Amino acid sequence: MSSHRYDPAEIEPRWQAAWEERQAFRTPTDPELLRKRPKCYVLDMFPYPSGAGLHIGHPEGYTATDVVARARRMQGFNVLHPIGWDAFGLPAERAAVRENEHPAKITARNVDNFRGQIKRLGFSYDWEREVDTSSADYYRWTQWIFLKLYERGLAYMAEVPVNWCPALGTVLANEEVKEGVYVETGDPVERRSMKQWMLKITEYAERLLDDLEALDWPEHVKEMQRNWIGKSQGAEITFPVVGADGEPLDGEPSFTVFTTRPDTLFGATYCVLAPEHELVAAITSEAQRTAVDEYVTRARAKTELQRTDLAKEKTGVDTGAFAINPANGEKLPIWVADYVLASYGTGAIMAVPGQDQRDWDFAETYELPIVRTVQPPDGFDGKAYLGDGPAINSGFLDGLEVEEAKQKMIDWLVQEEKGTARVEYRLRDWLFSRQRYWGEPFPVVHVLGEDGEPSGEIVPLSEDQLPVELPLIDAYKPTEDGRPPLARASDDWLIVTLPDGRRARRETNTMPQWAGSCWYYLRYIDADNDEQAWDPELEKYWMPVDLYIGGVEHAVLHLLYARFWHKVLFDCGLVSTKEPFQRLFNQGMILAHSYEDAQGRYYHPSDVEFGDDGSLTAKSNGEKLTSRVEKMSKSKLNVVNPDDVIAEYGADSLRLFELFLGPLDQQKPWSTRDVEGVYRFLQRVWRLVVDPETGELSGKLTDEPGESQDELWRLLHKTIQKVGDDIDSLSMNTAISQMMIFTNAATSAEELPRETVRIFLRVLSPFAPHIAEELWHRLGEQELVCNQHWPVFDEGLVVDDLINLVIQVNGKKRDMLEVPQDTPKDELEKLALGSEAAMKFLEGREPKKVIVVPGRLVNIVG
RNA sequence: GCCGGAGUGGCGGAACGGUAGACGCAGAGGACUUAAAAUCCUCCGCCUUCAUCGGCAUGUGGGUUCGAAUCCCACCUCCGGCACCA
Repeated sequence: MSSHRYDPAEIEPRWQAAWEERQAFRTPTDPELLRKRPKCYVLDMFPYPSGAGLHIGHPEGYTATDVVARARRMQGFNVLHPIGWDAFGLPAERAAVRENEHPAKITARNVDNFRGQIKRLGFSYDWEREVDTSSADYYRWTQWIFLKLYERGLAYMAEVPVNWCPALGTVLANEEVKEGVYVETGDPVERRSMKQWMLKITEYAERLLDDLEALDWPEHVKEMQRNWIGKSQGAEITFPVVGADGEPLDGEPSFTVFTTRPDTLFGATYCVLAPEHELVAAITSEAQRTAVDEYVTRARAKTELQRTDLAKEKTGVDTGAFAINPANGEKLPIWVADYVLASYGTGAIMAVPGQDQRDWDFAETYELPIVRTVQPPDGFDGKAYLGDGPAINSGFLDGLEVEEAKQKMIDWLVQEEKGTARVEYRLRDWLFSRQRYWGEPFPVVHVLGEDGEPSGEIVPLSEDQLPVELPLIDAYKPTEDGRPPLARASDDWLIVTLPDGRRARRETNTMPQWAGSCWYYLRYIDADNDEQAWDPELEKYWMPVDLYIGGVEHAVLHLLYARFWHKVLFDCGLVSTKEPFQRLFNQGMILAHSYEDAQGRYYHPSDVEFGDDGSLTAKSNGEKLTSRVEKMSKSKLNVVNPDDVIAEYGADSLRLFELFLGPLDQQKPWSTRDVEGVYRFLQRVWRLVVDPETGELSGKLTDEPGESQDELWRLLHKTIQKVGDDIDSLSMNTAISQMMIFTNAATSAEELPRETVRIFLRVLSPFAPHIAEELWHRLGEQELVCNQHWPVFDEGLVVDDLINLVIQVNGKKRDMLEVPQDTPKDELEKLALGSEAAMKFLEGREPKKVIVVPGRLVNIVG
């Protein structure tokens, strides 16, 4: 075997060292240079450094951003392309409990591992700007931002119903809970009332919704955020409560409902209060008291899961009290039912079975009256009718269409002072505290009273007291009496004396993991600044982020939280843009084949025998196997480690294959053996320059100008154009395919001008930077290829002189002629009509019509 | 149930309304080699044919158009999100 073949293991570490030594990817800081050139901020969603290390999905997005960053540098931009670590988080804390080691140590170990893996891929990050959300240098500023929120009244403590996860011993945000379980681990969550920190994200609901409009984000992500914010427009209507006798109750109680269909008020036949509604106890009649109490108690005991899952069958109890329908004065029974949520709207509804399927179901079960107030179309055989139509049975609304009727009813309610227009959001305030150790301590203290107990007064620390560092504690778990781990700290840390001499106790909750990632993109701008979180001038220069790539799993959580903080910072005058991330792109998940036998046991791919007939057998025990494409997971034995791929094929091949697999935004199955294809491509590129027998430059290389090989020269210019365009649209798979086409042509050329190769290596270098550097160097260049200018293509060379003219008869291809690209229309028509191969399909008929598309085809209709 | 997205060879996937299947994997045949690896060349949607010619093909059924994978309507399947939000 020749020793001069393409050997990534030898060249890749060498060039990675060279880049580092020459500081090739340092972000420019010279003010003159910043002023002179345009900027491009290319950002990856930074990883949580888990103990498992990088898997094959991580480098997909990282490679795409790296291609963009490298290309933009070559195109004359100042590029900011940083990386860091979302380093606070539960897994490290759990490992700490298990191994009784400080989570900082575990995290540092994991970060080292991640950094090593990432560096082996040759990404052009500016490592001087690495951030770590768990370092005090960083979280000092997270705490500082919290103080800004607090100053503006956007952070408050409240006794609220929270999602408590017993398995984790902490509360969770709404966004972290789905179908009654924690989305990350599947541990069940229950409702509890606890005093917790909340952030008033609801105050920003409207802006978070409106400002989505101008963002260059995938439509479905915007849609998910819109759904999450869940704006509904409607009305608030007040219903007075009366007893069974129709007389007002003591204190003349009333309640308010929220509805999106005020037009259906005449169709309200009963009302429902949520079991938690404060009025329930007060209005329940003596006769119904036992039943109602029992129902309320049972509803409270249900978990969220039970409430949502089991409640498909609607249940409820009559309170014995009545409400007066403000539209027509009718007496409506008031029920308690848990299909009405305390957490949405006012916790009370007017039930309109005629136009709401849930109310219809409930009315059927309990034999409550049903009145239609919108005329369904002829032939409508459903139950509740939700569509448009003229109002009926609705007094002064009769005949109006839904939209008009809504407006007229609202006008009427306002005039009568019985209600008002109202906008409601599904979005709730953000539950911002966790009972964990490994997170940012809150920069606030609770003042202690004479008795040594908290008086309820909260005092924020001043900026010069930051950071509040995490104390060392004896164990990273809650105290015996259920207080958060930080309550284990000694009084040295826990007890503070305020400037006025009063004593206070530190907050022992910590912030959720989302806190650090809410602003890391700002810290990268000025990562070493220990005077301020970032320099305002630099912020003005670099923001907003021009391209942000990450997984779609953050569509709501991280991206909504970060937008919220950014808007607060904007209102504080601390950032210059309304939105942080101008262009967002979600890479699709990379899936992998898993192999399973009839008993459901999984087998490692290396244990699978692939039969020629497509059969799959386990080598170890001969079991017949079936294959499925699934999310990579340890338990399915289908995780692919990038280190293994690099060891076999090199980082350049891994980078290329990550992108060649298919469109960046789609889910794709990984197949390590297919890496072979891009590896062969790189070997061909290698042989364009290096003679594998001797290690000398290839004998085909000439010093003739590129134009001397006309065909290849044109193909090169097309390649420059195509690759450039594809990088802009993130169509990396077709960019690579174009480079393969070029390489195949260059391989079969008799002579290869050096000029042509030099230009091609520049185009290749963002994708496969190591081999590009090596070959560039071997061609005698001293500079780094990654610092070269991106080549400019010649407009005149990307259009062929001769084109294949397709001749169709009745839309079917019948012949093809080679004609000059600029042949005039009437000439093309004449040529087509002269084609015997085509004309015979007319079978003697006269052409009725001839359509000529210059440069493409002629269609003869006959 | 509601809201998105997607259905193209054995596989991953290409295709401004204009030659469907680029590029790659797998497969078949051949060259080089003592042999293998590597490399190079040829073939590779289905049907028909010795071969051409041809016919059929982009989930299904309609429609618009000179021309539809692409646009419109209905349906089927898969994936994702939300889900008693009044």
